[in-house]
Amino acid sequence: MSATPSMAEEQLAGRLEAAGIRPTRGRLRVLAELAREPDDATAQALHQRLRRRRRPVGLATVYRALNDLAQAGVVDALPHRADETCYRLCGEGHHHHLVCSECHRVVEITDCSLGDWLDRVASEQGFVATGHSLEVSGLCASCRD
Amino acid sequence: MSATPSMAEEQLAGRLEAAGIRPTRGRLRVLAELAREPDDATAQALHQRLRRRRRPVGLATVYRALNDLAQAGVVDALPHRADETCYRLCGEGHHHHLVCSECHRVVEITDCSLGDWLDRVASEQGFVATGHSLEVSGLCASCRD
DNA sequence: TTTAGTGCAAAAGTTTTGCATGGTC
DNA sequence: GACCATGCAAAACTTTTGCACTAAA
Repeated sequence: MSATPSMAEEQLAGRLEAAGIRPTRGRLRVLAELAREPDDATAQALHQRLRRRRRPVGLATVYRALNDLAQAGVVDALPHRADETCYRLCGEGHHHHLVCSECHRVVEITDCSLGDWLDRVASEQGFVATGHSLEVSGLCASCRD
Repeated sequence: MSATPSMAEEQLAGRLEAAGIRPTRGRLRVLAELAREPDDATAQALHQRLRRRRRPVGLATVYRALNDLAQAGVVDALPHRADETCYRLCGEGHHHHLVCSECHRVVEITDCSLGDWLDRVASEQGFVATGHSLEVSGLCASCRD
């Protein structure tokens, strides 16, 4: 199931409980704000938006919430910017991201067929592959002029 | 050609000239230090090591040099840590990294067969894929106990 | 001589931490 | 009451910038 802007609060709370972390006010606000964002957002941006929408959450709490949520797998931490971490509320299964380098729009790639190839390549180097992250950059339909 | 700890200074200078940037003292020192590192290193780490080895380079210069070198494609900027950027002197072609999550050892994967699949997946979303970065985590032979 | 690179210190920015307070089981 | 979460301010840390100085084409 993918995140939608209209995702009900209970669904968000359910996600938190399912992940084993308490659905507190701060975490719910951060998560709800992230659910309004179709793409990704930084901790700083979320903090400012919550402030403007009269649902303020302390900056430290935003960071703590995002760390907790990322650790629990409820949100993804995207490393595509070196200086600040971007977060996104994602579908639940294994997936990758296709990011428009112009407008920053993010689309999930859910059918990943890398497993076999990676196992083979890794074993050639004496490794056992335990995970991988793929980020594809490109141009979306509207930015490709 | 891949980087080796014993890579001669002239080779490093040659790389810089080939990339169209001047082989200055600071850049050469940074690059030489990176050549001694089989895996990856941060700007801060390189700065400290150069200091200890009596080839000091100002911290700002290290950052500037790494930015220039990454832009020119001489080194890779690896985003695998959110808070600080890691750099690595790499082979010249397109490749990916296989990183041991235990000892941090890095191996290059040079045969990337993702192109066709990515083109297809991207076009399904209306995107044109322009690039991608894949990082595989795993356990190397010696860390797999 | 004109341009580009360097060092130092200061500034900017993100993220973490300490601690007192408030909420929740 | 015990415990966890929160807010605020301070601290820590990485990275960038301004500026005077130096080296190089």
